[in-house]
Order: sequence, then C-alpha cells, then structure tokens
Amino acid sequence: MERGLISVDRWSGGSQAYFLTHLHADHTQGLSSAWSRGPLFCSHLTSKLLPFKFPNFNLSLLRVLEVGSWHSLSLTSPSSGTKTAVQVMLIDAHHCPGSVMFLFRGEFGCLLYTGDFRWEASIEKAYTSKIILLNAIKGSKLEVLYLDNTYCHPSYAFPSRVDAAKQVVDIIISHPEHDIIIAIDNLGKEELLLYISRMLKIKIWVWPERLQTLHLLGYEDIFTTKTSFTRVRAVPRYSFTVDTLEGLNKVRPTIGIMPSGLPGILGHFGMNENLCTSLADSRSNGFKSSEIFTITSNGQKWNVRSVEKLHQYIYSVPYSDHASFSEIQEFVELVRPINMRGIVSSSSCYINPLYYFGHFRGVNQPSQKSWQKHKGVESMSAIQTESLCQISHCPNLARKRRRSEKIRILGHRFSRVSALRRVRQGVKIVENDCVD
DNA sequence: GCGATCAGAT
DNA sequence: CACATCTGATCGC
Repeated sequence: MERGLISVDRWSGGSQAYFLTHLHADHTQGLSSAWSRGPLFCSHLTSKLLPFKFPNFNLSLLRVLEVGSWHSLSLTSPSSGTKTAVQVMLIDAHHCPGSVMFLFRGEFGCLLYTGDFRWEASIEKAYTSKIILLNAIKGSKLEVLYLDNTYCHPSYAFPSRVDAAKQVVDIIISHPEHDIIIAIDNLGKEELLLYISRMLKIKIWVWPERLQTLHLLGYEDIFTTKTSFTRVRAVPRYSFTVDTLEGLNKVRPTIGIMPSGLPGILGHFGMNENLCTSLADSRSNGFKSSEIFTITSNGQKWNVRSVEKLHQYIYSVPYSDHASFSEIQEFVELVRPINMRGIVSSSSCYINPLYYFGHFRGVNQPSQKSWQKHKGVESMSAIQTESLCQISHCPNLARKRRRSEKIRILGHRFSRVSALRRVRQGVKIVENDCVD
C-alpha cells in the first residue's frame, strides 16, 4: 500500500503528520513517551494534558492548533515526491476536555474526522461549533465523513448532559444520609462534577492523580483528596463494582452512580442476572427502576432513558459524552457527506452509518439504505458481522451473555470474547482513495 | 530486562 | 456490549 500522508488517532507510522483528537486511552494506542515518528497536531488543552499522560514526551514534536481557523501544512506527496498543501481546521467535539474534530482540505478533497463527539445543538457552545463547521464546508463537498458511531442505533436515546446532571443531583438529594460514589474516567465528566458541586455546595473527592489533571484544567477549590471534607466521591470506573458498593455499605450507607449512555445492562459490574431481574419492578426513594420519557429533538419525538436502579446500591444515569442517535442524525444531515464511515467497530460487528443516514448524503447514490423509506424491509444490514457468531439485529437487545470459551485453531489459542473486542479505528489518509 | 501488545477483568 | 481503563501474561528485541 502507498505510504500515507496524514494519520488521525493512528500511531503505527508511515505518515508525515499525526493528529490526535483527544487523550482517551483508546485513541492513543501506540502513542508513548518515546514518540518520534513525526509532528503531532492537537488542541491547546490536549497539548497541556499530554505530558502528564506521557512524561518526557518530546515537546518539540507537538504542534498546537487553535480551533476554528484554517492551518496550512506543506507535505510531500508520497507517490510523486512533489509538495502538496493540506489545510486543517479544528472543531470543538464537546466530548472531553481538549477533544476536537479535524476537517481537512487538500488534493484528496474535503474530509471530516469527528473523533468522539457530542452534539447538543441546543447548547450555546455547540451552536458556535455548528456555525464554524457550516462556514468551513460552505461551497465545498464533504467527500468522506469519519463518524463517531458509538451510539448509531435508534435505541440510543438520552437527554442532554445538563438534564442528566440534574437527575444525578436529584438522586444525591434524595439520599441525604448516604455517601455517594460516582464512576468516572481519567478525563471527562468534569462538568457533571462541577454541577453537583455548585448545586449542593460541596466539594468532590477525587484520587490524587485525577486532582492533578483537574488542576491542569483550571478547576480550583472544587475538588479535594481529603475524604473527611465531603460525602461525594468520584472514583475510577474500573473500581466501581457491586463488591465495592457492598463492602462500603458494611461501613457506611453508600450508593453508587454510573453516568453512561449505555443502558444498565445485565451482567454489568459483575451483577447477578436474576438479582437484577428481581429488582426490575422495585422502587425506592421515588426512583422507578427504569423511567422513560419523551423529548422532541431534531423534529422528531424520542423516548429517552432516565435514571435506572440497577441494584440495591447502584443507579445508572444517562449522562453521555457521545452523541445520541438523534444527535448523530442531526450532524450527518448538517454536513451531508458524499460518503461516511464509522470509526468504532469490534472485530465482528460494525454499525454502518450509511444504513440509517445514507439518504442524507450530498449526492445521489445507489439506494443502499432502507430505514426511513421501508422500515423493516432492509436491502442492507445495519450491523455487519462475521460468521463467527450470531448477534442480534438490535444491539440493545443483544443481551445474551456470550460464553468466554476458548478453542484451538491450528494450535493457536482463540477466544470468542477477544474476537468481540471493541476497537477504535484511527485513519490513515493516502493520496488517492483517502482510506487506508 | 524492558517496552509493546494482547487477553481478560473491572 | 458500541462508554474506558487497569492488570497480568506473553511477545519481541
């Protein structure tokens, strides 16, 4: 294959310029403190956070670009050896601090790589991004949209982050004598914690490394590492389990809150399936186990998730840093790409955004999708799978637990679970076909 | 021995 | 399991 010109969230080499959308671990696989393959372009905030994640990173390779204006790069065409100009614009992705989309212009045409993003069009700062993006692509066709298809299915409907944050505060208020733990990652959900702090006028405990990140982000006086200062603690998601909550409740009454766009699925947190089912009808503290309510968004009505009580001590709140299905739809309709590709897949399952949004494309295409026109009779599958295993057509209903069985093929260890591993795809853009 | 990568768990 | 991250095992130099 021809050597690439630029790579986005891909670190395997072979390009002249490398672009990082944000600092979550699934976008930095292959990036390390010893990075030396070429210049790394990112937002200002990402450049501030990056040395904390990668100590001793060679800062002379960092190229900080501001959001909302075109930047020109002069690269060398891999095939002809002549200079070729590439322009890039960063658009705020509203996913986590520093996260951006990259809009490219060059001989290959106009390409947009969203990275992970949220698109709450009603929020003012998202509206600003919308205007910037519209002006940037005005008059030119968007050849390819590389899209965050994490929640690219109509069953993924959830409210704005502000509304979800209110739900979190309601839960905390209704448990005045409880300690509260909230599951978070190394980056992201800061605005949720800030909202809780403001509304309840309390500090939030975080672990020491997380406090350093928060200080880098400019949050002052809101977070603490002293447990005696507050009853609300944000803890790493990997430490948030049923066992943890049950252990904490032997010492003090404690509830856990999991902010996530994913519905509370059986088996999460090592939960017993029967226990969860038996709780499906239970109610306490005024919260139904799974409330659904309707909102209007993008000219359509959507039944969005609300708080779910997953366990005696665990609530799930639909606070998501990824776009919901209706937001993805609104985004695709806005930019009207000629072609598009999801950036998230597992090795055996990929939700093709063309299935749902093909009709929004900017030029006439052979009819591939069927969702809008003839629902239920599809000429194309929304989810492409390998023959390895069966998966339900609706991912939200695909709740059958797959066995983690290991079989041997030609002497190699092989695991079905690993075959289902989710992978985040970066992209390498080459001169001719724009797709690696 | 060390970093990179993989598999599994959280 | 389509959120992201950690840990331990294994690989490759």
